[in-house]
Amino acid sequence: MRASRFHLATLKETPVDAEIVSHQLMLRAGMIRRHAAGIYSWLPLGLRILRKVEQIVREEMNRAGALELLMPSFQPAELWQESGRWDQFGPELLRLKDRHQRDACIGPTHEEIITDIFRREVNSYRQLPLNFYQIQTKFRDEIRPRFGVMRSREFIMKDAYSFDLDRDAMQRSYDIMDQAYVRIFDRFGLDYRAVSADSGAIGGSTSQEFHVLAESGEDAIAFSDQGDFAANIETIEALPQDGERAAPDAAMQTVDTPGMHSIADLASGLGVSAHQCLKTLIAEGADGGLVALVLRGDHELNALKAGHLDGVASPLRLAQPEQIKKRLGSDIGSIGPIGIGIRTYVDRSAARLSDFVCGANQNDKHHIHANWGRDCAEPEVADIRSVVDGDPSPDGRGRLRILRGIEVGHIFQLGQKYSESMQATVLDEQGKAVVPFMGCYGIGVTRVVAAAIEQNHDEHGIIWPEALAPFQLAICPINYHKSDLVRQAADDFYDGCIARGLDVLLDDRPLRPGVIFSDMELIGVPRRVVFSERGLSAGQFEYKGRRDAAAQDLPLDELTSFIEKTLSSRQ
RNA sequence: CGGGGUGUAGCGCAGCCUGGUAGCGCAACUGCUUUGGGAGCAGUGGGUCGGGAGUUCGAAUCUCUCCACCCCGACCA
Repeated sequence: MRASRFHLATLKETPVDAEIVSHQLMLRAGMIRRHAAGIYSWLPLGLRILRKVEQIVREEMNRAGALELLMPSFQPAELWQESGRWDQFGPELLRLKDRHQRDACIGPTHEEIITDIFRREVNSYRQLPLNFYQIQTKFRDEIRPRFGVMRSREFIMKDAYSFDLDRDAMQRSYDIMDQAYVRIFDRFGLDYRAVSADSGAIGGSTSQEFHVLAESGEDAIAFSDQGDFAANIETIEALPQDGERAAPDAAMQTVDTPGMHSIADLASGLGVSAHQCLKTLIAEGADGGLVALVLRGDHELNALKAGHLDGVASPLRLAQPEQIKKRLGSDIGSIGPIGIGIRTYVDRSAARLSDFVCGANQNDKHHIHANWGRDCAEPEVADIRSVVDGDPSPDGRGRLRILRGIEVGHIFQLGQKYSESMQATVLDEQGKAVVPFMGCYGIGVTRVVAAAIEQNHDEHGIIWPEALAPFQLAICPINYHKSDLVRQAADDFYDGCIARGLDVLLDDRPLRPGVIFSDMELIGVPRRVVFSERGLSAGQFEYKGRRDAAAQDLPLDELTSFIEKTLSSRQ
């Protein structure tokens, strides 16, 4: 590709609305452009990268025996009514009516459609196992789209669906996908982790997420520093501590704590440490009432675990301050478990405290030296906190370390949820109709592109991993438009690269070298070759890898062999 | 949906308080010079000032209203 004929649309200034690096760089490099909240076009440069991602996914899915098909975005409401999700899905499902007033939606996912295909196409156990996949546009009407294509409303996803006769066979299909995902993420060249996860709204049991590691990741994931344990932090059990609760050593007192509303205020105001204080959160109950959730001051509530408790609204919703004031008579910041008068769950770590500090359920008052079993009843204990760095690993091996990740893939065992509700069956060996077991497997294709940038960039721009780079090599002639010598050398080399099937970008624009270098670095081409009059007359060319600190001058007669070597030795 | 904010040239912004010829930088276009790290000079084009209504002799500016977008929160892949 010649840059003069490619739509290189780089921006010098950072668009003010872009919050995170990947979004800023994708706009600056001219990969994407926004039309509305969460709605983007992919310009030619961005599409090249998207296609690389898709191609790797496609090759590995095919290798794993999955079959590509393509399903519609526009989906009739009947199928969603059959599965029950027409009512279950919230406003995230974009619903519309066609000219005949028939209800429909723009697909946020495709379980209904694939199950409809399956029940019409497949009749016999002999046709199983089966795995269909597509790479297609999804639409989810997010409450708040943000971070560019990281959380957009319209996005591209690879979704695959497996069908098996029984649970064991489903497990085998799932394992095959697990392996395929490992190959896919290895080939992307990204630093990633597979972790066990919650299956969320899609349903099903066993599930695993694939996260690209990045500081800016929205998810926290934890690993054992000794064993193989790895999981999304929201699913991890915080193990009970060994040993007994210490005996009380003083009588409870009530003290004035004016203006101390946060745990930090309280700890510094009373001269105690945060872990000696109780944090009491109020959630909405399943029956419309309120439930108290008590944690140690230095711990965070795990909303997923708390939402599973008996009597707590699921998904978890924290109560509004007015609601709390009305029911409990005091403001957030002075609430505590003693005499609270609503159902109360106490986290394991909080239940082990003695002589703790807690709100007195009167504004600006707290208890000190409070103790379970003496100043109030023994607590109802539950595991409701998020694990923290250094907690013991739930598999009993080592301690947990916590990293941040961007979820780019998720594989689930769905079981019979959809096949059952939509009455998809096949005949088994005995001629009996059986309900097949399904799995579903997603990769956020557009999100992979953004995640790759989050993980690989510097102050000059994007640094593409080899497999995703829009071009393998940038040819940067200096004064291409002025110097016959330079133009000749650049053209010859470019033609040779094209003939060898390399994907190269020749920057033949009549620009100053600084502009060319900056653009090539911004768009993240992994390596560049520079031709100049000075170098050519000395029989040299210049080479620099995108991550190299400095360029090197090399003999011209080694040009082809050198490039071949760097292309094949790269990782 | 709740809270906060912003809409002026492709991008980044000033002007608004105190009503009176719509400006600056970058980008684009033309010419000359320059040419190994986002050049210089000269010139040119580009605006429903988010939309509508109102007040006024006169509205980017004041008032009302609608819309869009951004940030924080709950939600989610």
